[in-house]
Amino acid sequence: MPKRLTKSFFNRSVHEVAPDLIGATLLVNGVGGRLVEVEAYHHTEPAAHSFRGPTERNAVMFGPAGYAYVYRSYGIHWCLNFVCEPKGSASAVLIRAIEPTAGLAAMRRRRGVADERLLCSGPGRLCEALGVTVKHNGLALDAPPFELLARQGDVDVVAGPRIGITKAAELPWRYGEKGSRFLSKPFRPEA
DNA sequence: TGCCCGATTAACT
DNA sequence: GTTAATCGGGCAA
Repeated sequence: MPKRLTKSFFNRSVHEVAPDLIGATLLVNGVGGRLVEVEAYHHTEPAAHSFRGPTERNAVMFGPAGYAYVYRSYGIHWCLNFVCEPKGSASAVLIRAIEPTAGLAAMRRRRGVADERLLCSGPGRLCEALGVTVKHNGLALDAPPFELLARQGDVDVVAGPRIGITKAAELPWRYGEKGSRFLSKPFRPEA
């Protein structure tokens, strides 16, 4: 049986947690799949929401590890993050894409598309498919409606530049499963 | 108070 | 390849 991820899993450097999340299973009310793409954010670099200090929106990032940080993007979409590191470091992992494995019918209904590869390949898309909204902001990741299971076996993890940002875009803090067909965008082929 | 911009997506040309 | 949709944070005035 897969091991359930607890708060101690997240209470480490965001750069250890992020690659370890690839291949793990995320379920929200039983709907979800395998994580295939995430990005790390840290308050010391300007692309992070926490860079300029605590606000009403990012308050959860400044709390303890193992909680969900959900924010509205471009006034339209929701984006899901996992808070990492000891309290106060204000770092988090953005969940960018999952490979759907559970609750496909619910995902198709919420998303209004049939193609598996369009259900969860992007931070806004996967939140819509899993029903994640601001109501989930601040909720613990080791209790319902969330369920997180450690990966089983080996996963080929690759890293590259983050997507959709202009600040600190050169940092290779995007992690994904090599060759996955469910990435929001492919990783550049390795040298 | 007003203005600009963003960790996005889908529908255009 | 380009652009609208849509809204809160951050900064200037």
